[in-house]
Amino acid sequence: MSLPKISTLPKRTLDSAEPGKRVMLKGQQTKAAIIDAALGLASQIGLEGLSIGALAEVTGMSKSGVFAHFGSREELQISVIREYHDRFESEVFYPAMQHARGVPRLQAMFDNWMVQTSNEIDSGCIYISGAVEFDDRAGPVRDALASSVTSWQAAVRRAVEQAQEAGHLMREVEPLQVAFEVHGLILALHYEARFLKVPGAADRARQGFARILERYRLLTAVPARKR
Amino acid sequence: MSLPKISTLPKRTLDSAEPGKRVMLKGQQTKAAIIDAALGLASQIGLEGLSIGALAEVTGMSKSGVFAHFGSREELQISVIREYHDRFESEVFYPAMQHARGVPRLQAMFDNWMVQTSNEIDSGCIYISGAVEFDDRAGPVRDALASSVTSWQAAVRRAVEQAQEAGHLMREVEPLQVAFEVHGLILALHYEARFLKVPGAADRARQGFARILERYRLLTAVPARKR
DNA sequence: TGCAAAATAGCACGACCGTTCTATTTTTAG
DNA sequence: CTAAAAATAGAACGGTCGTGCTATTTTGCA
Repeated sequence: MSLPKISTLPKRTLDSAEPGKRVMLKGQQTKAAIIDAALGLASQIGLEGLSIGALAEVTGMSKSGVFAHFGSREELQISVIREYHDRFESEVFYPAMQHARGVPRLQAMFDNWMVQTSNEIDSGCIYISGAVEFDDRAGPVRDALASSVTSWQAAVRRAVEQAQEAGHLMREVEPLQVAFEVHGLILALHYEARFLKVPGAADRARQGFARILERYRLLTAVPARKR
Repeated sequence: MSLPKISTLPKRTLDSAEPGKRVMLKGQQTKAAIIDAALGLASQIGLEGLSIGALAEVTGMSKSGVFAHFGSREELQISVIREYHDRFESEVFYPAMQHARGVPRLQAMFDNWMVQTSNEIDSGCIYISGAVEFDDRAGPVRDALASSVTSWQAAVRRAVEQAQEAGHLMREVEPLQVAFEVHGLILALHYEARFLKVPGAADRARQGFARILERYRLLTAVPARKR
């Protein structure tokens, strides 16, 4: 519990039990299964394209059966965002926290993010598709998306700051500037690989990150590597 | 006509007259007005969200009256993409061609692109929203979008190559790598300014581009500037 | 085992969608 | 000015959508 969380999303509903619990009510099992299917569906066709009818067909349930678990389409979308947030946290954020503060941790965050994004070349990413779907639409769905993305962005900024404090990166650069440029690499990877289907985009993103590091790195106090 | 065109999109329909012509049939005038309204609408809510009913209301026409001009929703979407392509060409590409080959032209292309994208913080950009809407959906709409984007990307790559030939940029870097990183800056600007609404994103993109130039610039043979 | 509660199904509703068909109006050209 | 052609309107269609209402089935607990 002392582990830093990316952020706290708007408070969860009390009825959502811990997935680890052996004792899980039937309704919550199926709800989890629905959310899982919904995340897969939303990744491909977007949060807006996500329809309860299609979701019912995939899960083998009736429309009203699916609907009853959420009460509204918006609540379903928010549940999907929360699920993605949790997975992103456990796949990208927490593993990187195992690495030492500074450039190693920053590098690990980027590497994990790259793995995640590379997988999403096929499946799609709701942080990216959701951004264009809700960029001029106010409401709780947009808020959940934005707060989730912002929390991850803040984590990247913190990692850069720590790299500066550790003497790995120069202090002249604004941490948010680094976060911005890294974000751009990920977005370009997603755009060019998933939409344009050009090959080698992953290498371009990796190369871009390496260039950012090499540009801002402090050469002093860098432990010698065997080469 | 000797000016390089970004690309040739799939051939235009023969019935679309030159906008400059004084003699313009009534039908083509209204068609142009419809496309103009459709581009505005699609920029905000996306090409997929673009509905004929909403378009009819905006233009003060009947649904079937609007529909008759295109024959299908797909054709309407493609018309919108072509319109955006032409505008992008005349706002971003052609003006930059007025600048000398090499870094000046590359800089002009980026500057114009930044102006365009900054305007689209409010209105939205169909190159970006369209990418996530059609990234896993084959068909003529996707093809029109992709070929239009690809042609601009190729223009950026050409500008980088010319900058290398002119001795402005080092030859060690792949031109497509530069184009990739610049694309990332634009995408991050659009994401953070339009969706997250964080301030200062335009400056971050400009700073990122400056850093790319400074990293790859050849210091030899650069004409002295008064400072 | 029985009973309350939760979960799910079935059905219908109004709204909007793209598209088609037919009638009417407007424009163009001889 | 007139007749052909083009442009536009109006109504209707089948489809999908989210949602509400009412049964019916399934679950969990005393």
